[in-house]
Amino acid sequence: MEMDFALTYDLLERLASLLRAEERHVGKELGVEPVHLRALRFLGRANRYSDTPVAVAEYLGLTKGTASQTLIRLQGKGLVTGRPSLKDKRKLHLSLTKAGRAVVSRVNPPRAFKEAFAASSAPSSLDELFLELLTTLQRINGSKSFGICKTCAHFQHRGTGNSYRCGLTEEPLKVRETGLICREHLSLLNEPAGTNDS
Amino acid sequence: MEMDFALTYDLLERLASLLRAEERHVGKELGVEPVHLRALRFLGRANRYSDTPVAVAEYLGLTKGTASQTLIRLQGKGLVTGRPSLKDKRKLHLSLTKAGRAVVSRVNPPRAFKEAFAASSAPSSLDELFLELLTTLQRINGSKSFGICKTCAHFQHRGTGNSYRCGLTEEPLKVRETGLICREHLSLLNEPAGTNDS
DNA sequence: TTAAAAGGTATCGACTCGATACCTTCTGTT
DNA sequence: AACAGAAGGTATCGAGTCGATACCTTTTAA
Repeated sequence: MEMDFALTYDLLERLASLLRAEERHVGKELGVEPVHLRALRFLGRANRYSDTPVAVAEYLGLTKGTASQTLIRLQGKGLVTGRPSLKDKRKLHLSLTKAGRAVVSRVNPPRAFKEAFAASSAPSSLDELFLELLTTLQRINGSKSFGICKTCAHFQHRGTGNSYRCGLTEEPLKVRETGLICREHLSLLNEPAGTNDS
Repeated sequence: MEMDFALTYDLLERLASLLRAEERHVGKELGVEPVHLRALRFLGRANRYSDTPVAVAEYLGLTKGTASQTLIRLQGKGLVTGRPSLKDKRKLHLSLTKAGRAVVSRVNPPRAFKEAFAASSAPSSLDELFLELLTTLQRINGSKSFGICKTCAHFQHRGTGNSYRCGLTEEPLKVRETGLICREHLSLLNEPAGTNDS
């Protein structure tokens, strides 16, 4: 059967983008960079063969030079400590300090993701799960949905032909425009709550 | 039912990490940064209300200053052109140049993801699908699996008690160590092909 | 008409990241 | 046993991201 992996990839990418933003946001509060969080998370779960700079580099897809640099900074921040291996004098075994573990536990698992996951009903497909996660995460983050024009609450289809328009700007839309991403996109599914405030 | 969202989150994070690495790798070949690829991808699909620096910033989760900076660099590289809006003199409408479109089409959709998706069989659960995608992507990228110790081909369970050891290092393993990540991890599932080359 | 909001740019400093070069220590051949 | 090469780490450099801040101009709202 024909796979619509392009759609899945889009969702995955957007999800990754939100996770990145979340990392950045949480990291800023704690005064650390996104890559610091990823490294700390890894070190908290690495066994004794894998708690070294090269392993961090491999796991995060970085060169060993970059990883070394970042880890030195983490040691400077007091989040990580290193002690030389006794068996192999080249190796450095890294472990989280108390402060490091505190950072990890504040970040892991991420609050927003947990909520999003809890809010999602039982999804029957990957795309459905991604879409639900995405929508909930966006709502929590207060970020816009950036959906496709023709799936928007403002989208209007006039007559029987290809006559479309945007109800927000009151402008007509060309056919190919209806498949593009819009920053004013309003989901049909998630905001049906109406205007019933107090 | 109890959701094991922690596992799902782990898989998702690892997947995001691989996508990041892929972006970096492909970007290097083309001489652009990862964020450049994401911006180009967005601009290639943004409608006329969304082809501006602020929209890029919102979509990518950046400040408008950062986005502006990056977009200026993209203009300098000849991948993007901007023209001031006629209706609103503040706005700048961005579009991809021919070179920009060429970059996007070389990157989108990513080869590795496509292959991984095609290779995955019919999975019975979402986690299983994630795991398959992950494993295939790792194999394609030549990256290690970084699985958990007790799921490794080298893992050995001796006797009836909690007596475990690693068949690679011939060392005994404590119980809590068997749940940690190992860089020497060898998947039981994906490498059963044996030595039938030629 | 006037204040506030919105879109953009410029500049600064901290940091990532790859590349390169250079250590030391371990491993595997002869 | 000797020695070349592999492997683990660090240092340094330059390009680039990124947020923060400040500062424009133009549009919108009061």
